[in-house]
Amino acid sequence: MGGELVPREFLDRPSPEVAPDLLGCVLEHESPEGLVAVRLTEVEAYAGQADPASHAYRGRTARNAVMFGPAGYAYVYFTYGMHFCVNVVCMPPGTASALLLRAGQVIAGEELARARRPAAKADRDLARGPARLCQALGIDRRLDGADLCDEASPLRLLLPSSASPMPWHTGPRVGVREGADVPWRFWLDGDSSVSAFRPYPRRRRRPE
DNA sequence: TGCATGATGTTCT
DNA sequence: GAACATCATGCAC
Repeated sequence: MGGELVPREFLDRPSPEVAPDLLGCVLEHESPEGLVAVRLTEVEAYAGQADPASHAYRGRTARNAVMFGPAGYAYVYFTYGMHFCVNVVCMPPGTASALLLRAGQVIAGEELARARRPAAKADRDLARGPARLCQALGIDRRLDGADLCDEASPLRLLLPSSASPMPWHTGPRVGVREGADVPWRFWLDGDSSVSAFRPYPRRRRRPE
């Protein structure tokens, strides 16, 4: 791809500010199986301790520790008993601002991505949704804390190859109850890999 | 085409 | 013990 690594300073800002600049950037994971790269088309901002929807809202725990560290690292968490999601940590140490990577287009390693996601019918479904994106890239808990701004890291974030700004939209975040009022979901205009909007998860099976 | 449900396990109350 | 930054499937329209 030839894109340059995202500089750490680029991410050293509040996540809602970084979000539009992250659209079009490329996340690539180099594993023993091969390399898969995804062009980001949808992200969501979380504002840490001030944000009731953030995992960091109730303070630092073993799980969310990476978010309280320096910008440019990956916060990977496990959810719903079977899925992983990745975030890019923003802001200096002590402030737990982060961006959830919700969707993208696979632009390299398509064969490997497809093998990892047998359920995907169309190409646009390979990384359409935060857990699907992780599956296509082969991201799991071991990459929690990986440095996205280091050439030697298996998980890297690259700037877009074209510098031209792309039109984007904002709207409410997906799957959150609290803090649903802030339009902190960002996506590229008209991209088919953008995930479907859901107001919030349905109530779990009601107790018998 | 759209909604309701189950799968599954970690984390925090 | 309940909630959870989800996904795939099945069935109703």
